[in-house]
Amino acid sequence: MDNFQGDLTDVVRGIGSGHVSSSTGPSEGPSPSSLSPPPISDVPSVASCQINPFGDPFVSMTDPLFNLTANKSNNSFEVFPEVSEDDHIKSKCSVFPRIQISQSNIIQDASKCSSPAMAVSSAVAAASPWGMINVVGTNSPRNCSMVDNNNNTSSSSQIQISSPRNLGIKKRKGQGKKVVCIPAPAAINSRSSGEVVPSDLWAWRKYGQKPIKGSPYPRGYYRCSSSKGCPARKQVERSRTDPNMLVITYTSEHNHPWPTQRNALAGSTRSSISSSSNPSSKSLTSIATAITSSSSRVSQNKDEPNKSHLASSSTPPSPYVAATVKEEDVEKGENKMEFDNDVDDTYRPEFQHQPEGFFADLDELEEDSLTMLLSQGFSSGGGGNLENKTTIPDVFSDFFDDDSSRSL
DNA sequence: CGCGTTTGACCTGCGC
DNA sequence: GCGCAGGTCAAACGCG
Repeated sequence: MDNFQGDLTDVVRGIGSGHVSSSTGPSEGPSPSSLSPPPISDVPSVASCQINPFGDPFVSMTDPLFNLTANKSNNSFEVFPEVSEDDHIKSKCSVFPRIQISQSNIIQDASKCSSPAMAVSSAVAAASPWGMINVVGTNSPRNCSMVDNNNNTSSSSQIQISSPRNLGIKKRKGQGKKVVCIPAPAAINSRSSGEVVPSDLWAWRKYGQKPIKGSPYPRGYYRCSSSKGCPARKQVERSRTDPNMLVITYTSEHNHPWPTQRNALAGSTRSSISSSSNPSSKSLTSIATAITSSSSRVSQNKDEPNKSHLASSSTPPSPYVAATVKEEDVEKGENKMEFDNDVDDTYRPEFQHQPEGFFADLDELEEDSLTMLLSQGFSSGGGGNLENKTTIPDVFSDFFDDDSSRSL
């Protein structure tokens, strides 16, 4: 129906396939050539766009808690926390008022660097309770172009998660929204009819799509399918002013724990990983789905029975990377969680920390998931030893398995 | 068979 | 109160 539908899906596809049309990306539009993404190796900028030498979008899933610097020369990561204090004030509701993720050569202009990983990660970040996640492309030749609430683009390496209030999106009573602006990965395959479904660890099911007045792009409506009755919803649309940007609006909170094992995946699996054996030819939408609900990828053991070390933990991967997330409701008092904002650069995640009521609180939950991921992925690398360069965390290896093998 | 997507219709909120 | 636009529902359909 809407020709633009494909845009979002394309993004996802790009993400799922781990193929990135490189820095030429979106600006070139969905060219036929994009249908056949070049091997990662043929795309010089890929590395910079997706930290992901493995061809897997999740590789980029850095943890918001850390500054994850990808050293593409040796595939190592430098992990270190970095929290800007000045942002603490901006977001009090977050456990991590602001988290800066520094990624050398990872993030580039969204319009040029269609970094699916970034999009995914960003989305995830948005869904997280973290007040802000700031991505700093230290060596990025081009800064990411972000769109604020008013669709004003700004050249900054920081991804701005804008305030829902300014988004012009109708807001229902009492509904707090989190708006995330992320760079939309280039349309790898322009044929598509799906939408971008940035990952945020949950399983989402699309329940509607509407053309938005004033915007050539439709808005997709998703609801959490991880659990029946979960009020969590999200809207995904492209920025009308900058098609390269995706605006994701999260509404309501999940009322359930992370999707665990299979039940969590209800729905998001259909296509995903199993079909990822050949992402370029199979439904990438499913991949997108997998990404969307990164959890699905984790928990879908049935799809990856042999790669369940993550799944077994029932901890969703942390595809967090870059995005500045602002919790809009802070000023309203909604979600006002009085976290200790004294998050400083000495912050260290408690890798082993797992509250009894593991899923008692979403925020807690996300935090934990992150923690868990870290515990799995980085523990071997020294865990809290952020100065140690770690090779690709084991936690990622699972992700890489599929896509990486293909991409590399 | 189960689950996700698509899509037209209907509902609701907001501005005039 | 009316109209518009956004948001949601639900049937039909496709895929694995």
